[in-house]
Amino acid sequence: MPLAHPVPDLVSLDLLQSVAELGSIRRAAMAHHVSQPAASMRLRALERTLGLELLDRSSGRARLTPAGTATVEWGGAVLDEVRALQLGVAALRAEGSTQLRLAASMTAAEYLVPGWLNRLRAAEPDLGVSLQMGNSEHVADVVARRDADIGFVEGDTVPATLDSKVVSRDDLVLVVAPSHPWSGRRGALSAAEVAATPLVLREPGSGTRQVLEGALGACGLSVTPLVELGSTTAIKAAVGSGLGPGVLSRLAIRAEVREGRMVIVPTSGFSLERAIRAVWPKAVVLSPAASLLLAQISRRADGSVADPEGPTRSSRR
Amino acid sequence: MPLAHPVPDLVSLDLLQSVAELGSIRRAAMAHHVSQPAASMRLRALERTLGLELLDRSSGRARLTPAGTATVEWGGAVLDEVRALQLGVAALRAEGSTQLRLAASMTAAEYLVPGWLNRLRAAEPDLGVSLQMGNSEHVADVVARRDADIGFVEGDTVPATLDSKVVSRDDLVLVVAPSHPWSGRRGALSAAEVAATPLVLREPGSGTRQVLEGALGACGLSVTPLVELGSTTAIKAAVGSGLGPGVLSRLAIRAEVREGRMVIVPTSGFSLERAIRAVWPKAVVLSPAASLLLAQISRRADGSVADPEGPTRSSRR
DNA sequence: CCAACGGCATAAGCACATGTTATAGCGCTG
DNA sequence: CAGCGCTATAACATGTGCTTATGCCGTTGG
Repeated sequence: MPLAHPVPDLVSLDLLQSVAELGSIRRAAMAHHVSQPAASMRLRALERTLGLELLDRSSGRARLTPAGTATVEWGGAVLDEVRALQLGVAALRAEGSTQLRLAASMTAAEYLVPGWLNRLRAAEPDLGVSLQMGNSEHVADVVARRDADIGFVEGDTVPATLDSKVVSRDDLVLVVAPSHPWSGRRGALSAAEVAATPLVLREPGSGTRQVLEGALGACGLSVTPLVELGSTTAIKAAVGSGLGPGVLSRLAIRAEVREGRMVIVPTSGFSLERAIRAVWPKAVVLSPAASLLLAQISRRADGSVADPEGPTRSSRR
Repeated sequence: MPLAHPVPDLVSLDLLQSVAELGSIRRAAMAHHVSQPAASMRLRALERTLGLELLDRSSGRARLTPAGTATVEWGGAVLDEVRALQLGVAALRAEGSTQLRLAASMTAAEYLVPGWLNRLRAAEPDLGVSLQMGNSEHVADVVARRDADIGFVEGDTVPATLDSKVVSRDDLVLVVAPSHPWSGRRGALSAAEVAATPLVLREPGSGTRQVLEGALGACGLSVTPLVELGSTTAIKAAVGSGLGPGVLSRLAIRAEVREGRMVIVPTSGFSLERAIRAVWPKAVVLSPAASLLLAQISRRADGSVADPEGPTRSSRR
């Protein structure tokens, strides 16, 4: 569903951020290479679209109001995601002649790589990165041919010519809208119940559909499609609008679940978990940039970063 | 520091989202109440600014390219944060006559409330919400006067006239830039080492400064300011640029740490942790909306939502 | 107490981005 | 092969946003 109006402007949010950092509209304007009146008008326009007084100009120097500091923080979260998008896009666009060449499966590329690049950029701001996307076989192939320095694939089968290391995990989960009766359900669903329920699914032949069919098939069951859609986003929309339960990668619904727009229904009796692995050619030293990236990704596992998002605790797998 | 160019446009990202959901540019245009050519041109402009081919129009119907699906997902994360901002702003702007009146301390309002509202809106889309911000005493006062249905405060001291429940936790942490020598440090810093180090701090008298001084004071030590800045954002900028170690609320640096732009340096020997509590008048039944919100916040603690962000595990407190 | 300075707002002019309607081309489908 | 649905292009109107120039105000230092 489309964004509600009015939509704030990214450039203005970014400008407000600079005002907060630098303490004056003038300096913020300089940092953004625009004239001071332009910055002033932009900020006034932002205040108008949000309907809030963000800045107190009464004392010569512009100071943030309480609403302004809140907006700075909320806007900061938006801008962080924009930066991740920009890094991902830049990596996708990069043609050869860069220093770190990545290859990643769709899931890893979409949900994990931008965050990794964000962290990598903190340590090596000027490192050029390129990213190639494809299915797991394609990634393994690209890495084996030395067309990428390091790759990221889903699944536990790795060609014998490649070294690998598990860097993350992903699994398919059953999700429903918060209004769905199952959203308050206590016990886990059995494989038979899942098979008997019409589900919002990807089309036959897609990776996630195959994994689901395989897991149910191992129990002698098969899936019952309610509708079949061609994209993860379409499934999110259908499930979110209450059409029915859907099956999606846990990574794909991270934000929706965190913010309560979807609810994961626990299941039992079958597992749809797969590892996400870094892969690189065996008997070849990793390039310095690739080994730095791998080290950064692995260091995250040391538990030093607590999840500050409310009292949520990660389930231990 | 300002956003890098080129900056994608939120409306275009939102439009692309609709194309992914609805399967055609035409329908996306209708969903956004603009003409089809306008949508077509917007998407072309987005492709130009990102330097990527997002849509394959060769087959009559527009279909997403691999780069397009990646952009849809990255853009979805951006739009999720925008929605949180909009909810927070709407709640700040709301004047009386709404159905749920919140009051929250700055930290809770900035970092937690928008996410809660996002979840609440999934269950009650038409609920009006207002939000009042202030320090903890002010929040307790507003709630006691029945000017808010429920409040959120930091700290463990709650007036006797109020009921309370811990809904989250926050603590101050020592952070450095990834380039700082301490970022790779193994052991924890002692209170004496922290006291001996010049730090980037808030000004004397601010809440976070007082907490830090209190904790060190209990060990017979005092802080050594390197610079004193007037806002959390200014401290983030100073620490991020490598000026020196800083002390900030863990909630405030969530995104920075997750993406590796800052590193938390472990400390030991003193604690800067405080609970974040919901508070409401004792001997008064919570309004239905308030109790729903409280239930949703509390339900998050049941562990059903695993953190899918890489192999990170939450530390258990 | 006054002068100088830094910072913000307003005004006028201009370029360009973005929207609209009308129309043509193209790929499916029956 | 004809019709339909989808998209691109064209031509035009309009408003947004930037720039430079200038005035006002609050702060600061002698």
